[in-house]
Amino acid sequence: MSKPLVAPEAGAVELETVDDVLALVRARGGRATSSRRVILDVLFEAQDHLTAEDLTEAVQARAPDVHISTVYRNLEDLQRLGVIVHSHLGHGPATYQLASLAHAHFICSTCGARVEAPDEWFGSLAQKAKSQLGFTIDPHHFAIVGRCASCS
Amino acid sequence: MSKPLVAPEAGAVELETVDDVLALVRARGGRATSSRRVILDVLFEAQDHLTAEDLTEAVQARAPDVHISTVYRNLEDLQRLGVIVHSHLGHGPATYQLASLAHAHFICSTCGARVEAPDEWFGSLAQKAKSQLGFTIDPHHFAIVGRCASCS
DNA sequence: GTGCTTGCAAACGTTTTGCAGACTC
DNA sequence: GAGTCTGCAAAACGTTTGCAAGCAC
Repeated sequence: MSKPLVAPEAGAVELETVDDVLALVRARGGRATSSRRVILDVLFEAQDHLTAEDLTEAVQARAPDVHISTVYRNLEDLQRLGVIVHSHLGHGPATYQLASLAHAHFICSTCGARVEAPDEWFGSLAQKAKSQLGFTIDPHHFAIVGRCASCS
Repeated sequence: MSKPLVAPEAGAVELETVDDVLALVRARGGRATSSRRVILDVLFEAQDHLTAEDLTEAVQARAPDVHISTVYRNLEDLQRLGVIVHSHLGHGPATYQLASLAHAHFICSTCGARVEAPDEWFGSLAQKAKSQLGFTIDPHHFAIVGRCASCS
């Protein structure tokens, strides 16, 4: 795993299974509900980013009564625990994924193509921001917009 | 003026006054309406980024009947002409400004502080994106999130 | 039993759209 | 006069919130 540009949130480490997360939830006074478990199952299984709606759809395939507002509330809680992060890849809805899988993105403003951007490419920018502004960047949150090869 | 990382849209050059823009609008088959003129007046006078709501408020101080939907429609048209750009600096509304004044931003996820980011700092990232992915970045559109000096 | 969590419905903030009338050229 | 643009109202979109019932501990 590459060295993170930003230190992970306390609690983000060593959460490799749904049960690990539920244990953390309980340690913080939360409950291990079945909705929570299904939402986590889907998040752990997904290899791609999921919007709240994608996630709700996948969750409802297994537990039809889980409402999208429950999904949003869980996503917020899980972010607060440092388990997941959300990012904005374009003008649509936010996308969510496990914090350990977070990475930066380029998106083409013409065709919408998304490309993963290696964290190392941000080293020089991160260093300048740090030394000259004291600013620690997290390049994952918003995508970098531009024009892809075929749209240039 | 610094060398842009991205070539300006056709038509974005040499538009230094409201009348220049209105001439361009007319050249493209559009009309030089009074709403359009007031909206442009405000955009040219503003030194900061403006949200659609800010802009509407400023416009209505001079022309009270201009509706926010007219503002949005004009903002869209002016973007299509390359006169202005919008950017997303956080989770709130988009902000608009003249294309010639566009720049990148760092915003602190804790306190919301905004700092302007010099385009040169993106040189190495732009180069890697270009040489390895053929991707031409425009670092202005989405802010780079992080933690400012006092919130670190 | 306490109190966290849920489903539902309704609100929210931002942006877009349909329409009939008004204006620019 | 042709066709663009406007004001208004309403809808769309993603997300959040209030509430009363339900569940985990």
